Amino acid sequence: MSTSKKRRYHHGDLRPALIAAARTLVEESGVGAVSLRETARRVGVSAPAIYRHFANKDSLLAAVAAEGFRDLGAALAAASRSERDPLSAMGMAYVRFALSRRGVFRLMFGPEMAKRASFPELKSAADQAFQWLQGGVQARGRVAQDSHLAAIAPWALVHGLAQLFLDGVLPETQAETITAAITAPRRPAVSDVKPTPRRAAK
Amino acid sequence: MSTSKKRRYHHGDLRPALIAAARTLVEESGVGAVSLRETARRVGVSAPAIYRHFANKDSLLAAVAAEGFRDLGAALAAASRSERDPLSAMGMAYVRFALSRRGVFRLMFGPEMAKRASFPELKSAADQAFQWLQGGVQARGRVAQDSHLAAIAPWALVHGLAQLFLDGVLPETQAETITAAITAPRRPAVSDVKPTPRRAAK
DNA sequence: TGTACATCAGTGAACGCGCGTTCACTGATGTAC
DNA sequence: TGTACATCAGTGAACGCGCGTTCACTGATGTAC
Repeated sequence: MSTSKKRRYHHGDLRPALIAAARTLVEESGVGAVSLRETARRVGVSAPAIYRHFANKDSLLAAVAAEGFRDLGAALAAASRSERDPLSAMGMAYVRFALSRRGVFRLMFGPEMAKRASFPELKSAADQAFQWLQGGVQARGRVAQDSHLAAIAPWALVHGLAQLFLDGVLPETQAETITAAITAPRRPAVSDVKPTPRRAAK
Repeated sequence: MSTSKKRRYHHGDLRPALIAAARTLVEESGVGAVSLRETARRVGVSAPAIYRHFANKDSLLAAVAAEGFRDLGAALAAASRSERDPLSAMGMAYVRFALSRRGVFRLMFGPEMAKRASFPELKSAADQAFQWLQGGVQARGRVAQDSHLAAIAPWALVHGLAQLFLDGVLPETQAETITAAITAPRRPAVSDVKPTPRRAAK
């Protein structure tokens, strides 16, 4: 109990606590709603304390985004071990991640992180996530000479789907059904979308 | 010359001038940088004057986004008259639009417009743009029973591409090449991406 | 085991800022007679 | 052609707000002897 409730002058685990609080804020009300003061408030610490652990607001946000990419990578990795068809499992995992972590997903790909390159931790987490997708493309068996290029189409496809659901342009209630149909192993030509396999709500 | 330089008490064309100024701000520095005060400043008018023409900030932004959707629709319409292959021409037009109107594109699909439904003008402009894509799918000749569903895959594909270029995840310098390869008429299976048809820079 | 002291992780007050929006107002416009 | 007046599109000042960041500081921790 020594590390629990009582307010201590030294928090002891402030950095991860700040990241968690910022993540929660992002999920609750979007990146725009994140402020250092509110983040600090939630952790029960003064705002300037943040500067012991982060250079500024951007670098706190970058840490949140990097965590997101690591989680996305992990979800894709898990899906890649699917026995059926890794690539479509990964597509589904991708869309699910976006919908269950809306704010973070937007942050990860949003303009705030446009200077992605200036946060190495962020850059490498993102690259790693993409590696898994590439692996999925190869697993599907038809390997092009340039597997990097070959992986772009499926990536763009699931990324676009995720965004359109997220934006409320496509109906989120049908996310699972539509994603399943579109990422199906025998990649349907535009025309021959098969009778959609029903999927009970989880 | 009666309507030109001299500062008049009645602007005479304030509404469109405000939309244009807001659009410029969005393009220059993103949605986050738009403020009513700065918008008014640029037009040479006091901030409260805006309230003669817009209920609040959100509805000004919605007007900018709606204009964006109309422009996107027009670009798709033009592409749909392409003789070669309307659908890939539209894909290219879509990506080009996103890259040449970065800020507005983000606004159009961003969380600010999540309540898309509450701005009818916005909603209908967006729907109209989608109609053109659907038309392109049909033009490609393989018409599914459900042409709405059939149009989702190509839409998601080009939307995803656009986003990934925009976000700096894919190299924007290769946007034209990659998009051309991926939207090619004989929709390539993941594997058989053909030697990319070179396209001279416009 | 006890003490001195350097280091580190916090604090509270303050900075200067720009924001969206409301208010009571004023100047310009156009219409009725 | 001229005047009275309603309507409309602007204005300037003010509201209350929360923000990121800096500053000089203090309390806790851990190490050397």
